[in-house]
Amino acid sequence: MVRSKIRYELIADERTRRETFKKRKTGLFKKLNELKTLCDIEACGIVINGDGTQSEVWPSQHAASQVIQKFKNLPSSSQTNNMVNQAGFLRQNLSRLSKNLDKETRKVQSLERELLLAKCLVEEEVDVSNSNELHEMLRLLERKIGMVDRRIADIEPSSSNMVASLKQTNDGPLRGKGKQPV
Amino acid sequence: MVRSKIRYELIADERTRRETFKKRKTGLFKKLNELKTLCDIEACGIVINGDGTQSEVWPSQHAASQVIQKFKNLPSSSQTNNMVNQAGFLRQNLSRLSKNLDKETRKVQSLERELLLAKCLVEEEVDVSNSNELHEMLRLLERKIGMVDRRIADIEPSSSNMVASLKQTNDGPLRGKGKQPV
DNA sequence: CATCCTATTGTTAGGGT
DNA sequence: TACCCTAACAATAGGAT
Repeated sequence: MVRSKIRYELIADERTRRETFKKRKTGLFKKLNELKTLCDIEACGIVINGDGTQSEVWPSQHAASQVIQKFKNLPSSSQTNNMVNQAGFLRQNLSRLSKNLDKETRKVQSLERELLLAKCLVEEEVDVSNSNELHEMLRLLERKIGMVDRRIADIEPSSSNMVASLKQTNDGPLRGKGKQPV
Repeated sequence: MVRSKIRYELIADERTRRETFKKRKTGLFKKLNELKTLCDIEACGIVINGDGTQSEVWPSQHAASQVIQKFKNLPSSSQTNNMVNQAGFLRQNLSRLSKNLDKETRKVQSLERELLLAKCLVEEEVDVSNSNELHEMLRLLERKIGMVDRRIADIEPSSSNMVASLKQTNDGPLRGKGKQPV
């Protein structure tokens, strides 16, 4: 097997860890170098491992010191306004994850609703206690009715409107994604 | 079109440059973060653009200062031994490129030889002035004869060795990569 | 200007030498 | 130990919204 996904945690095996460190350190400095050239910026990076045997500074200790000094000399407003500290980085990450979670949650809810609706149509005695959920299911049902109606209209224009008598709030294009109507 | 390769040089368009800077800065800090976790090291990074409006330090200015101090306090031997300054980085890069160039050059030479040999077989009056080159072509020819011989042997074991009478130095497996023999 | 999308390029984990 | 190799994974350029 080649290249599995690795977990975001300390690499247990020391050999592997050292190898990974070396590879990724190289990759990191390469990216620093590219960033500098592509975007015409000054930058430096320092990494220190436990015993200092693999520690490195880029592009050089002296240059790094100068960059640091320069950063310190920036007006404090631009420092504090644009600074990414680790907390900020993690927060940013968290926000992204939470957004994705929301999206996925919405997908799941929608699927659950669809499933529940299907159950209602084949079984008896399915009870939906949450009234809000009931409302959502109703809307889903209306959309489906609308779709069916439009299908009928496509086939036989004269006999439209026969089915969709509940409401006509649904106006989106709803380009059929080939999903089977219930 | 989506995503072309970009040249390793200053991005001319300012808009694009700023976008790229932002994207890559994020990617860079992400990698720093991963390196820290995966390999249990201390690290910091600082980037400064011209007007300071997009400057950032990771993981925080204070932490960065500490990392820098720590690096300065390392025994000077491990500093100088392991330090990657920009020159070193470029030299490393150059060595890699030169190695790749060698490889490609060898490929090209081999293809040229193959072409020349093919020419010899269909045209007359192809003159090869370089005697070393001639020698290489002879070896190539021998290998090809060997291949043909082996093919014949595969088909009709009794009549092998008929053709390959020059030499039998060629012993490599030469797993057929489906290339057409001349 | 920020965010999403995705084809494409770039990085690298695991093996091998 | 320090490289090389390559499929699998990750970053991202350019476009759309």
